[in-house]
Amino acid sequence: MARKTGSHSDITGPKVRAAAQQLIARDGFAAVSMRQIAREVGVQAGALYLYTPDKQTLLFDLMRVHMEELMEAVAALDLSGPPQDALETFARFHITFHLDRAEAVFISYMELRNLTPENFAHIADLRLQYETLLETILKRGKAAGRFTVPDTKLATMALIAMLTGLTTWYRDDGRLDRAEIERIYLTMVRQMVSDGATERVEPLAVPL
Amino acid sequence: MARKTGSHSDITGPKVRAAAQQLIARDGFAAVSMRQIAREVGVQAGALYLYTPDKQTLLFDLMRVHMEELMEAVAALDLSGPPQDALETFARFHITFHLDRAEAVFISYMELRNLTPENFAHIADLRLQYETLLETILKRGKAAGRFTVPDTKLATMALIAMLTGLTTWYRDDGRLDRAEIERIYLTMVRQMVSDGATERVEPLAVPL
DNA sequence: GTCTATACAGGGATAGAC
DNA sequence: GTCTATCCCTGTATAGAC
Repeated sequence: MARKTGSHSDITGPKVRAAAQQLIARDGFAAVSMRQIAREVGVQAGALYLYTPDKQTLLFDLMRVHMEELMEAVAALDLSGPPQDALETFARFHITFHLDRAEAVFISYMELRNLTPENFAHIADLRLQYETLLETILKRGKAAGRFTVPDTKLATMALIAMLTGLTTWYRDDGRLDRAEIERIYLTMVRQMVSDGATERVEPLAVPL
Repeated sequence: MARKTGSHSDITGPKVRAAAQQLIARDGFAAVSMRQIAREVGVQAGALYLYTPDKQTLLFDLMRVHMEELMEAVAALDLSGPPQDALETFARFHITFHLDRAEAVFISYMELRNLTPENFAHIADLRLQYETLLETILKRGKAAGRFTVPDTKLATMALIAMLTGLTTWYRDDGRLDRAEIERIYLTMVRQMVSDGATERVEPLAVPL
């Protein structure tokens, strides 16, 4: 068999992460062995340790990179406009970003418990930052009397669960295409916060 | 050490399932070993095979029993009234039932991929039956002009994701107690379907 | 019904040759 | 940079004593 010579760390490294992401998303971190990942990449198991200090770091890096890309992408959005616009921008972004990265999303939600406490804390912190962006929009809309949200924190969790849940059942060959799903979800999002466009009565008086 | 004598299968069997549920909810099916479960129960690993033919069946039984209890409990509800009432009854039930069974819920959502195809099909079928109950309520409300729901199937998935998501962050010692959370979520649920009580305009014309 | 003992496969990770 | 070989542990599951 022809065996590769020379340096390939700049190629093999990404291949290792890609294979790990695919396998972990499908079978779960604990169920995937380093030998499987190596087989997928086309190297021996021992060679993986040239690209990652251990299996835990491999998982952490996948989740960290995913969250960093998420934060970078969301930071590029303009969320400074009216809260209704910001909410729509955020929701559209969330749907698109997550549907485009089904594997990474799945891992980031399912494998949190397989992180060491330190690594978990880091990912949880990034996630909280992301959620806070949405909550800030809701707070602005509530303060402006445009949204009727009993509790902005709970609404944040509810909206993210609802939007992210999409990734668990969406299929490319499903009944509705992405544009339709996006439109329908946006309608539900707006209704859930009783977007001011619906001309509702006074917000409920609920303690923060 | 005093060693138990006589028959204990009626006691040890449930203890095995309880230990398995606790450990699998915490660490994941693939990460939990039969040795761990046995240690928790207080028997040797080999003894577990008196109560389950194998590890897969242990997982499947946990999920099957959970889903069967869910279907039995939901069947006892009266969902025949006005759709607004039925939706409220269903949502309250879903929240309470799921918060009371955090471990079983977590397992039923996280470990689907660790089921054999046959076992998966069985659980998926039960879940679809449950979801259909909610969708039926939404269809009734839409037909009666009480709910503004662009798509009942998507609204079903969105509502279930939102309500079930609660279990991932709810803590007994959190900021809000269960009654408050339930009330807030019900408000959001009603708003999301634009419950007719809000006196809205015509439903959007959207293809089924 | 539970035990000890064990079979056998596979796990993560490392050492040292090439 | 990748290989083979290997260490040592743990996995599921079974056999047979008590």
